[in-house]
Amino acid sequence: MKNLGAEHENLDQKAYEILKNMITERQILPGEKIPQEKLAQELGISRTPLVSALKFLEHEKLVESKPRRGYFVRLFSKQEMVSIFELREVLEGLAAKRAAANISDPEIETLKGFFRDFAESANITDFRAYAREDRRFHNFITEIGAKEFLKSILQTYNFITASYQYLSSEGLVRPPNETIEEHLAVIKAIGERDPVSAEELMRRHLNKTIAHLKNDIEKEAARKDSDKIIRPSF
Amino acid sequence: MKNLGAEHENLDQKAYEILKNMITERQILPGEKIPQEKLAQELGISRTPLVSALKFLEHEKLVESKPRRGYFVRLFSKQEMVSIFELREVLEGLAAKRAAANISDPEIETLKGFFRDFAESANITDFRAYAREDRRFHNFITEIGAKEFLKSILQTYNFITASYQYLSSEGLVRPPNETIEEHLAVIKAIGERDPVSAEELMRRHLNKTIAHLKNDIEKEAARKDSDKIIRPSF
DNA sequence: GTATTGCATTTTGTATACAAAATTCAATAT
DNA sequence: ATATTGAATTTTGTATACAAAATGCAATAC
Repeated sequence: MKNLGAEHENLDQKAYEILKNMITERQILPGEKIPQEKLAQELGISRTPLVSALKFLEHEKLVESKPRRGYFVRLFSKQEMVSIFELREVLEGLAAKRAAANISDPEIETLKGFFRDFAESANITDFRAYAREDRRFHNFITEIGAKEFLKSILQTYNFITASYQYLSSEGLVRPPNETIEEHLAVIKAIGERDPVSAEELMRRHLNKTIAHLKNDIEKEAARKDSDKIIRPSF
Repeated sequence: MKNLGAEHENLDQKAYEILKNMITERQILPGEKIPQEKLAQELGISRTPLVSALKFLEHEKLVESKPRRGYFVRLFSKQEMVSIFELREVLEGLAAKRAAANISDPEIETLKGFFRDFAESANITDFRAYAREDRRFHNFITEIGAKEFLKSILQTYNFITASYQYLSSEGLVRPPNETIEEHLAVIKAIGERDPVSAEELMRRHLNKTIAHLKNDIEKEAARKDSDKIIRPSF
C-alpha cells in the first residue's frame, strides 16, 4: 500500500521505465521469461501496471508475448539487426536532413564539439569512450531533427541497437578509425545547413554498417557450410 | 503460423481491432473522448481489455491519454500530416526497394494488374475507385517489401493517412491524372527488379504529395494573414 | 443574470479475485 | 532407464472492487 516513487505520472510509466532499463542492462536476458507476479512484488506494485508496461514493450518489439504462456525478452538475430539498421538508415537520414534544415547557431556549436577529442589522434584506442560519443551523437541529431513520430520510432530502434550491442566490442560494429571520418562529414553537412548532403552522408554512414553486418553473416554461413562438408568425411 | 480469421487470440486483440475500426470509420470523431465503461459494456467485455487496447492505440498515436481525464481520439493537423508523409516517403521508399529485390514472378503479374483499368482513360473520373486502388497498391508493396518492423510501422502510418483523408475528396490529396503516371513508373521499376529506381520513384511520388500539402498550408496561412491585415482597417 | 461554492455522481488508476490454461513433478508403466 | 500419466501448483487472462480525482449541477451570493 505504499506509493513511494511519487514523482511518476502513474505506475504504468514507472513500470515501463524500470523494465526497459532492466532489459538494456541485461538484468533480464534475451529469451528469458518475465515473471509477472514476482517482478510486481519486487517493484511493490500489482500486476496491472506491470502488464500494461509489457504491452508497451511488446509494441516496441523489445518483448514478445506468447499467448497463455507469458512475456519473454525479445532475442534479435543478426538478420533482424540488419533490418533494424535498414530502418535506421532511412529514418536517421531523414532526421539528419531535418536537423540541417532546422538547426540553430548554438546547436551548431554543440554539434561541432562531437568527436573533437578523437578527430586528431591517428589511432583511436579507447573504444568505450568512442562508443559513448557515437551514441550521444546519434541521439543529438534525433533530438534536433526528429520530433513526435519520427523521434519516437527512432528512439525505439536506437534503443534496440544499443541493447543488442551491449556485449559486442563496446557496442561498435565497425572500428573508430573507419567511422570517425563519416561522423565528421555528417557534422560538417549539418553545420553548413545542407539537408541534401546531410541525408546522403548519414545514409551512407549507416549503410556501411549494414554492409559490415551482412558480411559477418555471410562469413558465419560459410563457416557452417564448410563444417557441413568436412564433417561427413570423417 | 498466424492466427487469422474469426478466432480472436484474446480480448485485447478484439477490442483493439474494433476500436481501430471505429476510429477510421469515424464512429468516434477526432477530439472526442472515449467512454470506457460505456464502450466496454457495448462490446460485452470489461474495462481491462479495453484499456489494454487503448494503450496500444496510444502508442500508435491514434489516441491520446490525458492523465486522470481519459483517452481521446487523436486529431492530426495538416502540419502533422506533412510529418507523417515525410515518414512514409522514406519508409515506403525502403519498402519499394526491398520489394524490387525480393518480388516473385507471380507477384510481378499481380503488381502489373494495378491501375490497369485506369491506365488507358485520358481522364479519370471515378475518384472513389481510384482511391481504393491507390490504397491497395501501397498495401501490396508493403506486403511484399516490408516485413516485421518496417511493416508494422508502415501499417500504422498508412492507417493514419487513410483515417485522416476519410473526409477529403475520396481520400486523395492529388488528382488521379497527376498521380497515375507516378504509380505506373513505380510498378515498372519493381517489375524490372530495379531496387534503386523503385526507391527513388516511390520517394518522389510521395514527396510530391508533401509539396502539395505544404502548398495548401501556405495558402491557408496567407488567407489568414490577409484577414488579419484587412480586419483592423474597419 | 452571471459567478462561486459545495456536494453528489461519474470516471480513472490500481489492486485483488478467480476460472481456465499451462507447467511441474512424482508415481506408474514400458 | 525412459516414457506416460495425472493430480498439485503456478501463471495467465479477465472481471470486479474501490479509493482518489475529475466532473457536473444545484444552491447561493454578487
